[in-house]
Amino acid sequence: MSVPLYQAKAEMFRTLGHPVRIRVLELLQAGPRPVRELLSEIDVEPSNLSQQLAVLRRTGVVVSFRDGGLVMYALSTPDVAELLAAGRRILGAVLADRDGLLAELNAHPPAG
Amino acid sequence: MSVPLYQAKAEMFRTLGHPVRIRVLELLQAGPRPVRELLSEIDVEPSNLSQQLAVLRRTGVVVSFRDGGLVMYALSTPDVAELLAAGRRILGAVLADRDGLLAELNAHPPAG
DNA sequence: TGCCGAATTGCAGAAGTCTTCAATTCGGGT
DNA sequence: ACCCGAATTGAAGACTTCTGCAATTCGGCA
Repeated sequence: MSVPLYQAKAEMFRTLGHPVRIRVLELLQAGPRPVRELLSEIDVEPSNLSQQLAVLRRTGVVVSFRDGGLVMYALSTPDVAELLAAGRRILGAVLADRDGLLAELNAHPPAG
Repeated sequence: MSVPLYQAKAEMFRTLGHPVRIRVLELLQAGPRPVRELLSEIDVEPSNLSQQLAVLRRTGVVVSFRDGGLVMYALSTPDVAELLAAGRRILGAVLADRDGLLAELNAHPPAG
């Protein structure tokens, strides 16, 4: 497998590695939304949101188009929703492992 | 949904956002491997690989244990493989869209 | 044309990440 | 105890990303 392909994969994941960008993608799972609405649901400066949307656009995970006076954003492919779902599962598994380990530690004091 | 949870999700994706870390995870899909072997397959300094492995460990996507004189690494959950697969699909979709658009542009010159 | 809200861009300082070096830890074998 | 290879850690400099401000673009509408 070629080196640039690893670069592309890494870039794709790095694109998702930001709280605002994650929130945007989760909101877009329910369908296209105008910037205005994203702004009202995510506590962030307009210029900052624009920057983050630009990052998502550059990588191609979202697309934008105009609808009347508003700019709309949408997921470029439903696969993105799957990626987020897989991420949630891993997070769940990791946290469960941690809690499980913590619980086990508590159940068996130092001498155990 | 709480703000720290978005932080955790973002951190989880950011963890994958590095070519060396992606390669490590892909190699680990086939089963646990010693650091030594990862080193021989990824062209990177030992200390650098260690740093990247530490990042993966911190987030909990991999675990490590000792086997004889070697340190082994393994995926902490098979869900990680699914995440990588979803990433591949999106990358495919995005690149196909780009190529498709490019092809269409070439098929319909300026006047079209 | 001129105005208004919507959205983006440019920029600069702060904050974080990456890479490599040298130094260190850790077990295993003798 | 000593040495050796395996792996990790610490730290510094180069580089990238993030954030908020001000300035700008863009479309729609009077």
